[in-house]
Amino acid sequence: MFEWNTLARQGKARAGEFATPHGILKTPVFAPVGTQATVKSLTPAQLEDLGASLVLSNTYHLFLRPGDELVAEMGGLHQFMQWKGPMLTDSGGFQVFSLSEIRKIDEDGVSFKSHIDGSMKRLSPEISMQIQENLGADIIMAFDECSDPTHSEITQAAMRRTHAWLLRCQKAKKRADQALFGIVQGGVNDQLREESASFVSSLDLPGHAIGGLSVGESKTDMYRTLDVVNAILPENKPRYLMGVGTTQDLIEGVLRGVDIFDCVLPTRLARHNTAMTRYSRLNLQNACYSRDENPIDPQCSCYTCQCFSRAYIRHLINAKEMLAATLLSIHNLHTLISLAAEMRQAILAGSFESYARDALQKIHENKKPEKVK
RNA sequence: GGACGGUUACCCAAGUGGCCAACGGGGUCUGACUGUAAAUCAGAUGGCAGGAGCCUUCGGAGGUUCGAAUCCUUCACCGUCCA
Repeated sequence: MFEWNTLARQGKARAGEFATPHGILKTPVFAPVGTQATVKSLTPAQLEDLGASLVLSNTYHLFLRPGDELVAEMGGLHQFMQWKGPMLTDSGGFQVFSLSEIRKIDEDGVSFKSHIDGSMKRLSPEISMQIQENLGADIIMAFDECSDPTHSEITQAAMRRTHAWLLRCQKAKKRADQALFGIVQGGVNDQLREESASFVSSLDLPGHAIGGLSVGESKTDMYRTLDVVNAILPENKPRYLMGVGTTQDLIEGVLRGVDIFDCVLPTRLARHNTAMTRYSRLNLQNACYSRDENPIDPQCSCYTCQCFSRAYIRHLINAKEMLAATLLSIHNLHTLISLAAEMRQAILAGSFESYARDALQKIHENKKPEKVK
């Protein structure tokens, strides 16, 4: 269990397999995010049709509601939300960052003011492990401190705390059927990243994650940091770049040896009326689509593009119909899931270098889908 | 025929002498979104410039005033009531 096999390699890019109790992850892979035990606006059947393999959920949110013990009583997260494939739960570490207004950090852990009812809640490495064991995902994440990458003193303190917490997570973890991934922090500081990657690599964990990126830093910083970290993380373990989510970042990530991605972007953009296409974005709310008979992308094979026009989707958006969110979520997730699958095929076929170069060039040109009519 | 009340920007609707190009809401348009406090948030919405600049507006016409969406006269239309 939790064996990582590299099937092919091209440059730093890899195609691999990671066995979990709920199936084999074929990488590179993009994972949709289902924070509250649901990928917003989609049913598990729709996710399956999309070819989704790994789905994320969230410790902090499920801890607050409905409660991890309730989920355990209901048979665990897989049974509860009826997702049969591999699952990953985030530890609540990102909420340390995103809910910074209503939390307080100390060496032992973090106290949050619940965003739901204002009551104080406590999260620590041990509590996060306990919650994630109750939830029962295949991959569980170490409780880390994701911090603003631009303040280097804060970043250093956060990184050191993240390391100390990782040791505690490892110690507190009891279930053997869950893989604990450690998280590399260190902001955009190369020395800190090296220190963090070395430390995390030394613990013999089944997989490694890169956190604290795509939180406002420049692309240059992000890609350089990936280079620094992946030069240290061992080749024989999966690498998970947390929270990354644009087509460009997926390609740049795979080029640098990343295997797993997750992001809220496709589903959030979908609810905010924006379609992600291979090389650009389309705001379907724009007036220019009101009489556009084309699908979002005539080249796209997703359900939405097989059936519906831009004009119809724009109508749904303007009428505030929730089907708009569903159709756009299907399309956006398809874009990233199929991109990851194509990259995998290209690596296996030995054509990834030219595939990536061509795709990045078109992204750089912001190439819109070609219309048929 | 008479008595009141009303007519404000795409729609609804505030404003009853200067702080009014005119509150607010809707609609419309545009932008943002990367381990989800996000079916959210921000901006624009008379015209032209596109920094705090100019021009044309508050049913029509005329008038009072230094100054009018706001006061007066008159016309038109709408509503309620009385004949």
